[in-house]
Amino acid sequence: MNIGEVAERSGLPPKTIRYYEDIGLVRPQRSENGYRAFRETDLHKLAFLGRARALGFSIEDCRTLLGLYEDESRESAQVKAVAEEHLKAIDDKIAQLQSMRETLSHLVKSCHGDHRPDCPILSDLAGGSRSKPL
Amino acid sequence: MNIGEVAERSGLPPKTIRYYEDIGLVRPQRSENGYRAFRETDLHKLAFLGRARALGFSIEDCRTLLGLYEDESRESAQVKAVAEEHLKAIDDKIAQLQSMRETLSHLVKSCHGDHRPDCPILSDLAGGSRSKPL
DNA sequence: TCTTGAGCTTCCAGTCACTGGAAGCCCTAT
DNA sequence: ATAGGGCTTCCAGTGACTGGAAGCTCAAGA
Repeated sequence: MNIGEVAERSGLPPKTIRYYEDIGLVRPQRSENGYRAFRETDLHKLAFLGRARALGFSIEDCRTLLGLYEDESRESAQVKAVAEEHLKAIDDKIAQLQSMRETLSHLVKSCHGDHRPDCPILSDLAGGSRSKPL
Repeated sequence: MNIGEVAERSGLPPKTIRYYEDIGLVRPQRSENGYRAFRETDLHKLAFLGRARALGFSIEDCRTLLGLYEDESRESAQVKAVAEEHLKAIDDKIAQLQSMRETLSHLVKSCHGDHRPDCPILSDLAGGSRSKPL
């Protein structure tokens, strides 16, 4: 299989697949013409990576997960630990965004949004009650 | 004011302040010894930037907001438009993270996390929906 | 057979918003 | 005179790609 077919079947762009080879996540063989020659197992790995990335795992987490996947003596606790840590990071990120969202939506609601220059959004950014320009 | 004091009073690291000068967000004067000499207005701008960044606005949004802040003929609608667009981006991001969270938390719950190798998390990553219990 | 065009290759640079570190100048205190 | 801390610049690295240029390979059509 050439990279184009693998890209189509895995859903990953060719550039990304080459990048994954660069950083050692996949090691496709080479044809005599220099083209990458992917086997089914390579495709399988790339699809695995695509799904892990879609769940937000970092590349290093993906490397770990792939290693565990290929390690028949793994313990599921190892996998679960990686996933739980990532889940916590997601929760933290959601909380942070929701806090921003809260503040920002209040500000947006309080701005009349017309032709006049007065704007509580800018007043807030400028330092709370003070609303004079520099 | 030297950069150290500005850093302390604005809450931004000196490195970040220098970076903001590099990209033209602030233009402090210079003392004879080559040190940056910040005025109160520079500090005010930096505090503005710190708050805008804390709400998740991009640097380019910050530049726009700062421009509007200094433009006495601005219309609040312009500010509101920037804020609303950012709010929408935050909402999209939250939705994406919550979707990941949903999938991931199901997977984590379904994994025993013990010494055995069998793991529904890896099964899911390896084959999409094929090996999902329930 | 020649040409075209698609697909493949490598390498370099850019993204975003910093952050770390090195080398070296400036200022104050001891 | 020296030690320290603060300041300066410049270079490189982060994460995970992405775009683009220059050039090789291959299959098909005129």
